[in-house]
Amino acid sequence: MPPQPPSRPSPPPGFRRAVWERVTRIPRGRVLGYGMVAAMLGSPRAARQVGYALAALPPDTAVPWWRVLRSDGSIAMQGDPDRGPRQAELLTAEGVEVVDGRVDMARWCWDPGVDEGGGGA
DNA sequence: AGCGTGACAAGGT
DNA sequence: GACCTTGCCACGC
Repeated sequence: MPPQPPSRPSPPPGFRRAVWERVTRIPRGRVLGYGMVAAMLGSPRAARQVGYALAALPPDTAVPWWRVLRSDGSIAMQGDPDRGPRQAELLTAEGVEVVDGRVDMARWCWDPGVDEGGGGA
């Protein structure tokens, strides 16, 4: 199969909606990168749109937006400054180890099929 | 129809 | 390792 043609394979009716659906599949105590979510949706370069989609989430949303971080594991501090620290607390509440506003991606990054994890330490 | 925006990513300094 | 610059793609006006 071809590696990754620049053409859109099948653009969803609403990219934001697709992001919410995908983020909701992230198991508790696990995290993903904006670029990873975008790649799952078929647009590996639309990482910004993933963040933009989460920014459009309602205050009473059921989408675990806090489980999405930057590719390097750092928490996005853009937008509302109050949401940044809040995300760190939500992650910690789920058992994710957050150090100085950062998460060990190689350790907490969710891999579908290997949702067990536990291998930490 | 086009332009600007923005919870990002990767490369270079 | 950090900080800055460029490129990206979808959405709103």
